[in-house]
Amino acid sequence: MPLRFDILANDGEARLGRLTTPHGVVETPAFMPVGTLGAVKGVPAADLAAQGASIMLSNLYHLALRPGIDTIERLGGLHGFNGWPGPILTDSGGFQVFSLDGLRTVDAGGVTFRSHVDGSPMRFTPEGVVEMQERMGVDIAMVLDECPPWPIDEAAATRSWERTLDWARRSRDQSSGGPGGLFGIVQGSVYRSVRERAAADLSRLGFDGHAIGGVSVGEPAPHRRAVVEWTAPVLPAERPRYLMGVGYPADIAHAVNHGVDLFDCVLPSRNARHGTLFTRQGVLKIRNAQYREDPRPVDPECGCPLCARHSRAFLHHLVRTGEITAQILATLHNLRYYLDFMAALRQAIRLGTLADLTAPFAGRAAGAVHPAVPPDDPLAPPVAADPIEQEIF
RNA sequence: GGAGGUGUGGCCGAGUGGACAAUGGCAGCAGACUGUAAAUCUGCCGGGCUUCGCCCUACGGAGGUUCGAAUCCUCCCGCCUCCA
Repeated sequence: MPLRFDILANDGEARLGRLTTPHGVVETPAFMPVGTLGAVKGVPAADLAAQGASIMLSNLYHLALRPGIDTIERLGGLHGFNGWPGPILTDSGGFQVFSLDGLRTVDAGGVTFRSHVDGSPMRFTPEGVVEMQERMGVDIAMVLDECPPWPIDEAAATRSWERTLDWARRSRDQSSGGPGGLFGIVQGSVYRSVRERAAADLSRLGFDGHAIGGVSVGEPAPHRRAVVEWTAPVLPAERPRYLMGVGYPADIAHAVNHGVDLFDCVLPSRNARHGTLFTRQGVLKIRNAQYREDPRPVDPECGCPLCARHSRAFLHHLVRTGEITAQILATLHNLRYYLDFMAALRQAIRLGTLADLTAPFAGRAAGAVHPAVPPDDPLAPPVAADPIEQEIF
């Protein structure tokens, strides 16, 4: 077993874990900033670490198109290429390929599609995807899965799962047993029986970790949460569980409460570039006129480079004028917010106070598409000093 | 002084008798964003109302032609270019 996963504490279904990878240790629950092309947009690797990230995510699909796996391999693997010394998880590209509507065809062997870059024909197979990720030397590789759109009927979701399961077996068999780990992915759309069966099927294959995929594809929030509640308990408790593509802090809190350990999402980084900042007082849209002369920091309790020395008014100005620094500072802030939030969750699990921390989120419940924390909400994740954090980097 | 040109909603700029409260762009006011083809996309953007519609005020100013004018005519005002 190339990846070691130790569970240090439990609080209800939630776990405090330590995932040991070839490039370092990840304290879980953890959030993985998304650096699709090898870098989190606007954020140098050193700054990513400074915000408290212990692991980042990248994407095989994009890297295979440009610059190509051969190039990355020649430049020292993904770590040598992008300069990030810590653990890296790469997504297989299943999510991307299946969003290329009209540009792809799926058969039992794999997916044939056209590159979104130059239209050239490409083909991904379960075996090829595992091999390419291993060649990049990533710490965690993801299997190629079929990510069904929403809505889809149960029969189609079942057929889709059977294909993904077959691919998962082939991926596992292809895996070289090298230093990195391989995660399988549960699908099954919003159908309980399919999800439960999928989780059980996948659990028998001996993956290093298990992901819940196929959520956040347009389904209503209650479905998304239900999928987590059905699936997580069926996945092996001794292996890390990863909820792919999720999400808002409220959704993460919910999933942590149901035993999920890993998360990734473009929201903090993309929203930052688009001017939406996450704060302990709620969501703040820095473009809004009300911040034009607001001298306060975005979040007075935040220690990021933005909040440490700049006002809302300054960031507002940088955003309005299209200054690239606005995007960088906002991204650093949102990532710090997410990473602080994860640290607070870990601390709460250790102390057995997770319910207190996440109750306000739960109250916002399933229907709450918007995670905004009301201005005087006590939920503001307490940013306690976290001794475990010191060990990460 | 003479000749020619030009004046459109906060700005730039289309429009030369009816389909015009007037294309576009910018600025402005909001919204969206969930395993990133996103420094992107969407809505609003003269005023008022009982807002899938109606009323008022509007294309430098005044007057006129016409069933009807941002569009045509007259005069006036401003600006630009060239010649003196």
